[in-house]
Amino acid sequence: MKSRNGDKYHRIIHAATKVFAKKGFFHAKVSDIAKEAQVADGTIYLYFDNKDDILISLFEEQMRAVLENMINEVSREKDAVKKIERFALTHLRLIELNKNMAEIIQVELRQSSKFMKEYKNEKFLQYLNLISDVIREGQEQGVFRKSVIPEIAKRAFFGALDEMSRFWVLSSHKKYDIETAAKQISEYFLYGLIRDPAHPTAE
Amino acid sequence: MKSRNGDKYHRIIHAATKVFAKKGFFHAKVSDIAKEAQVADGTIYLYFDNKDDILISLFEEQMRAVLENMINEVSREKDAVKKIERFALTHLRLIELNKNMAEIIQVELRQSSKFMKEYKNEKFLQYLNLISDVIREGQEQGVFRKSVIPEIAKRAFFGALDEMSRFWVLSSHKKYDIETAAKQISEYFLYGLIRDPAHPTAE
Amino acid sequence: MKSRNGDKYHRIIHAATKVFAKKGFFHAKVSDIAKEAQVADGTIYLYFDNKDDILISLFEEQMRAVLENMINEVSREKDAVKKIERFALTHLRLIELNKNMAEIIQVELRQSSKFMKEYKNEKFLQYLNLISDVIREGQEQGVFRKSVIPEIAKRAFFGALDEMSRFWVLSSHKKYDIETAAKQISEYFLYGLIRDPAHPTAE
Amino acid sequence: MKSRNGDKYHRIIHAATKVFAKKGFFHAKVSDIAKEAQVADGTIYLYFDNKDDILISLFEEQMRAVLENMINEVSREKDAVKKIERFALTHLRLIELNKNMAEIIQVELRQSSKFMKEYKNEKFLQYLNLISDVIREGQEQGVFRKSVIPEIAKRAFFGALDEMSRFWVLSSHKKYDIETAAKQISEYFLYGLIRDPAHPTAE
DNA sequence: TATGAATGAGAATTCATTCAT
DNA sequence: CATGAATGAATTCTCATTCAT
Repeated sequence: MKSRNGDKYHRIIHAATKVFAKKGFFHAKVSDIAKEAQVADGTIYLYFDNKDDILISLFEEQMRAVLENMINEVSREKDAVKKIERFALTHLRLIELNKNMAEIIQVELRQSSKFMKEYKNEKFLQYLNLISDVIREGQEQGVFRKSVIPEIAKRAFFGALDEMSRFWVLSSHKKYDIETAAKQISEYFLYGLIRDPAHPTAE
Repeated sequence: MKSRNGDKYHRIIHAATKVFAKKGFFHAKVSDIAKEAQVADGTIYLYFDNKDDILISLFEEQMRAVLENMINEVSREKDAVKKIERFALTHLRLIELNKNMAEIIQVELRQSSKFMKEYKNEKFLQYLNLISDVIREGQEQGVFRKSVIPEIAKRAFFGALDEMSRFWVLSSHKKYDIETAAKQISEYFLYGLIRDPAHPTAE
Repeated sequence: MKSRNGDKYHRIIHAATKVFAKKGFFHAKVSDIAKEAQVADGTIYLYFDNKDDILISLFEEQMRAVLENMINEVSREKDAVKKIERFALTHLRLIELNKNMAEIIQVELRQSSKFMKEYKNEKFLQYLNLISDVIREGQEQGVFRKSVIPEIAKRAFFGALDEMSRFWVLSSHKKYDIETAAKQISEYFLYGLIRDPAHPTAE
Repeated sequence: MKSRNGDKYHRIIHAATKVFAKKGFFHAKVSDIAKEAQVADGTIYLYFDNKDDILISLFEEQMRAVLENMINEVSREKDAVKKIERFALTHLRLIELNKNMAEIIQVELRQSSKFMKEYKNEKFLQYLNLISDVIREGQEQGVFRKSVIPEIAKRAFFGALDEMSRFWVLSSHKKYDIETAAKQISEYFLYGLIRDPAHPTAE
């Protein structure tokens, strides 16, 4: 990414978000983005090195905001259990709020070695680590089982939310509202599926 | 897809799996696949309609086998709890067994509206429904909480496994073995994270 | 350069010679060459790596023939003096015969570091060395002055011929015929400009 | 060319000389020249019509000075023989003095019909004619052979010097110094290569 | 069936030039 | 006069697909 003063930078980012979400990264033409942003094709290259750079910048830009917001939200709760619930709700609300962005992250950033292998996704890892931090916190507080491996649990929890939101993003009709989905998913993780207060879990 | 007798069809599918996993669908050239399969470029088009068709066929072919196998595995258990555990273990073992395939499913099929929106992924839905079936079964047996919404839970559970396997596929070193990961993930779903037998879950 | 079987390779070389001579390398479009050669644009790239490669291949191809021919011609003469005359005549005749090629060599290959600095022009150096070899030969036979430095003289002689042919190639009307020009130039080098009653030049 | 008062004009010419020599005309960007001259891109267009005009102006500017200087130098000698020697020496010294300029003339002005065909190179022709004038003078004085055709000889002599300087400009190490080269080349033209005891060349 | 040379539509990127400030 | 952000025309090269053999 080259320069970012002026509103052109954000106009292009915004246009790209729209176009990538609609056509996918590979089928999106740089000229589509230019048209959407109402700038000349060449102008794109004053703000970005190349097409890849647009996607990466767009992602970084968004993750910065998302991460900051999530840190904020989670820190408002003291209780580890509440934090988990807050995470789920915030995550899904965000998806709801910014479908295009969500679709791109869901779909494009998963894709092609280019982005998942070569591109070191720092911010995403930090996002995931918010979860494992909470879990560890809960374990220290004696609320969560010690046998839980935070590094696995963070992925499981994120994956559950993520798959749910993929379903949302990609299907047009939503059977369940966000609150329901968020509540369900955090409940699964917190209390499990089993209806037995005296369940046989060994610690 | 046109014809599939002869071993050429499978040779091409196999070659494509390798090439797609390595380069990604978009960066993979039809001629790469042809070379890998040791057939002429044109020969590909005797067995497949176009490049997209190779990916779809490859996916269908694989999902058929995977689904069949999973049905088998799950049906070997009577207990809903055991079935969930079996699902997790089988799913992750499969990933382990066929990394290339897993990577393609993880990465390429998520990609581009082309495949997730327009391509009706029947087999995948059936695969997901194996989970909701088990959950409903468990609810009827009185083992699982009635408040669980199977349609949400199936996605949450699958998402958890899927994210775990993405991690596996895309990172080179594995900290945890399959059995551990499968056990952890099914435990989260079955018993939750909370360490309190007398937990306040309202049904 | 990739492959050269079939006549397409030479058809493209020939077309490129025409187009480069007319428009110059930089102003020539690959599609111009394709049209001239009556092949598709993409076909060019089955035979050449890129536009530069066309120019280089064209040059190598030609120099090979030219060098071979000159070696032949020069070796037909025993006398160093005659050899010099033969060189001049052969060189200018060649230019006359293949104007387009000559113009490209004159103009394009002189150009841009790309070709004069990075491209090691082996064949051209061998061509020049034919001259210094003859001069050394003449010196050993006692015909040429020992004070002549063959490495300078070869360039001077070639430069003289080259400038003459540049004039020919680039101007449309020729005042002097080849034989005259060749004779003049070799005379300058052999006998000098000075009118010396004692030397065998007929006035 | 538009305006030329102020030092900007010459700053740009100077910068262009540097940039063209380094990258070649086609690979040189107008913005490179602007940066080198420490002016804005747009400023270039206050002094020059377009990129071509920079090259042409640069050439004219230089040729004016070179021609003037050469007229001066040559006129200092009375003897036609001395004049030829003086021309060679002055020419090569100039090249040495201004390598960048020389490289551009050598390389860029030879290039592309654009400049050698369409651009009427008045000054260059005048430069060449200095040589033929001297030759005619020598012939009238009875020093040079009458059979020499001045129009051919001028090109031959210039070509010899030019090829020598090309070699200098494009190769990094110089085996021979200017004085040697100039002396050699004028000797070839004045006395020829042939060792004739009857002519006044000391061996 | 199988081949692979040929096709040509398509897209990213560059950069000379303009013009509002 | 000077600026430099913006423009958009222009061009190379790629690669899925075809089809004559």
